[in-house]
Amino acid sequence: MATVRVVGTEPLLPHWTDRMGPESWPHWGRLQATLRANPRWKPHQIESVTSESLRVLRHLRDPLRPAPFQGRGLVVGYVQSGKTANYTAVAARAVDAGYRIVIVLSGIHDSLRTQTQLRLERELVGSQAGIGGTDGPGREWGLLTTATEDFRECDPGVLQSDAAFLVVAKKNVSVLARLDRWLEAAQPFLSDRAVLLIDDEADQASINTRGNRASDPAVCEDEEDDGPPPSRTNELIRSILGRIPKASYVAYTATPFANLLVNPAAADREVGDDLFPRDFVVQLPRPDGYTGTEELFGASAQGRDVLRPVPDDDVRALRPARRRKSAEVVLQAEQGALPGSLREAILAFCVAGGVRSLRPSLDGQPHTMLVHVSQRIEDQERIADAIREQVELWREADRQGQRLEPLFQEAWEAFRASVDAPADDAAVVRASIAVMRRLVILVLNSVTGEDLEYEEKPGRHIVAVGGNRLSRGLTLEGLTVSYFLRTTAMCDTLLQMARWYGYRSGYEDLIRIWTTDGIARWFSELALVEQSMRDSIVALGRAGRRPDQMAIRLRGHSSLLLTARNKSSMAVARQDSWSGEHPQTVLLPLSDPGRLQANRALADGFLASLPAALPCHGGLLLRDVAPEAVCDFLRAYWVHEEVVAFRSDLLADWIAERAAAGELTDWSVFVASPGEAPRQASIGGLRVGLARRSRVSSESIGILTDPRHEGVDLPDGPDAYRRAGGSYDADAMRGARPPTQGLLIVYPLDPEPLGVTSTDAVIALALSLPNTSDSATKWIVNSGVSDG
DNA sequence: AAGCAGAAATCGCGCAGTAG
DNA sequence: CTACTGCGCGATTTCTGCTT
Repeated sequence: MATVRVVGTEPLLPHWTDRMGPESWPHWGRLQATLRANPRWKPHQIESVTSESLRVLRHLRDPLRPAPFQGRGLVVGYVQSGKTANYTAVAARAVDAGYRIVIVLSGIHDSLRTQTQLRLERELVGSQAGIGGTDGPGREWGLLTTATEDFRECDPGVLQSDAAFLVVAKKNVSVLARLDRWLEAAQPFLSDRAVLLIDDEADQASINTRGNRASDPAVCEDEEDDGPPPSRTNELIRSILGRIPKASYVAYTATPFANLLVNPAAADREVGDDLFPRDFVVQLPRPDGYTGTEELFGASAQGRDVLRPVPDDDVRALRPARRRKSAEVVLQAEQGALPGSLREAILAFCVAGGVRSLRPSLDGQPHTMLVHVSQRIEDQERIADAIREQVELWREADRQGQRLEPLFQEAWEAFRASVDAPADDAAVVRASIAVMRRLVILVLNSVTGEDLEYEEKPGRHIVAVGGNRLSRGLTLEGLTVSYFLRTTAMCDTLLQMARWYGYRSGYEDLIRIWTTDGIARWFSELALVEQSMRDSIVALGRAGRRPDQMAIRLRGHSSLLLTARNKSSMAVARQDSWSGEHPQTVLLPLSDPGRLQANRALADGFLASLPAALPCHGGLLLRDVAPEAVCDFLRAYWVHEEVVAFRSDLLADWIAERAAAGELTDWSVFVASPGEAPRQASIGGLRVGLARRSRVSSESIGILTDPRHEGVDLPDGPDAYRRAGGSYDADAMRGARPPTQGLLIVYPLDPEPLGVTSTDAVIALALSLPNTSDSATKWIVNSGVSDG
């Protein structure tokens, strides 16, 4: 088992960045001025970039120290949350501080590299390009790549110049190999020149998916114990870093799971240490206007049904199970009949387009629907043809003067729940039909090579049918409706989830996702685990600890994500601390009346045994509960069989262990009871209102907890922990929680929106847990890659 | 049932051929 | 001589089918 006990933390030293005075940031000052001149940058955003880039810089090593160093770090952002802005600022500050070469690895696609190059030339380099002239403050820049050309070898002698050098390279084997050779040739000039290597999209291609050659060649002369070499891209990055005496490597990503599960001890004979971020992990703040789990599935979604089910029959119709044997038969049988759910989704897309066109801020902006059913090109063509046929049918009817209004009226009625209607129904329906007339259907894959052309042809309503090219490379602008049927790979689901998030200002209420029950079921749990991981990175930063000294909580991912990603080579040991977390039941045994009734009866007995209840904050608070009572309750509670985020037996064991150590000894139980609830129930002699949560799949709900409830037992109540905007900051509440004090929140849910008839209240649970002393003692390790 | 090998999909590089 | 284009190849990842 990989359990490590930390004996102590290093004392905080004064930071080397303290030597930087306000006058010593010429490059950063210029970049900041550029941002201020751009009206798209609001003052508080510039403020955020300023402080966050300094925060990252402080984690880098001092470039002026003579001793060699190899820094490794990770910066975690949200999708489209200004990661590029952050590393541009970090690069500017790093050059000011004395770094001499900045290498940016910008993903694996050429289009992204060009984009990044242009942006860095504009913002970072400005007018100081070219080696020579010494005008202006600070150093000028030497560019080793251009917008049209990736890195090519040149005379390493240019490094003798006093300029700062910029390389924007793609993570491609031949490009990186050239860079590697060039750095080898440049060896004599590198000894005193510190290099900052920024690895954008670090979860792609940079991860070692193969192995490491044993560190001591003498031990294994024969090929037996010698592992396979690392995957090529990973090997080259490590080789490049190895050639640089003073190197800081910073990985940027929005989905850092694989990066954090790299074995910190992994090393290879030829290219040395793997890329585990052993020095720091930084979580960038969540940008405002960002649409995430809470907005789409939590309390602020206000009963909108974002996830729509796709029946199994439709899945079968769209994905022929057999390829070789009966491909022709399937083609014959499937004459253009569009499954009902896909038809519905396209109508919904037209309606969403209609609503958008009636909102002045969105009219004329690009609008996209994503259809991802199969990665096989022929399937994509077939589905696109079927969609075209259906749309053509509507258009023909339209031309012949048939009334399409009832059809679109129906679609609008199914869509309109808690959508801010911009006009009366008839106008929305008319606008929707107008969108249908202009619908563009594109197939995006390597064969068709079609492009979305947002720049050239603005204001289109695009139905994009595609495979991998859609789920990875391309940015979909104005994405509202998705039709997504990838049933197997969970990490794809997570990547996909990331595309529904991001800036959706002005139309976050129009987002709808058609998907299978299977995907929807895992969806909210994945979202919780992701949030838990971000929380723990923030906690790690606050505690001033290094990544390998503290648990990065990835419970659940081990089974959900990584097994799917690389089954054989990544075995993961689990850690068992819930310190500072807020586990909750989002997957409920809704199809098992026996369990629901047992939980109902259990809650009855439990609450009746507790001391008097005090009404407050939208519920009833029961104080002074013994930890044993909570443990017994949790052990007797029936969870859904497939649950990973709320394992009640493990939680009970952990609480008992903490209680024995003098923590988590003082419990409160809070029963949520919204005053405005349409229905009530009597549980344990308490009259409570039933909270309403909608289903996202047959057995799971979106987000259970109301952030406000996590602070009901704190001295000042939840109202002391509100953000500027008025929302409740549940993280702050958990942070303020004394280590002795735990909170169990019982949510009696209204069975009606859950489609349950076997009981009068579905009992769901959540816990709010303080930071406990064991949070640093156990950690996850990926033990598969090198020390097998 | 689990694990492994091979196929398929996708994308970019590099080379060779061709047109101007 | 230079620029464009088509084609083959390698890298990476996921899915499928076969074997044990």
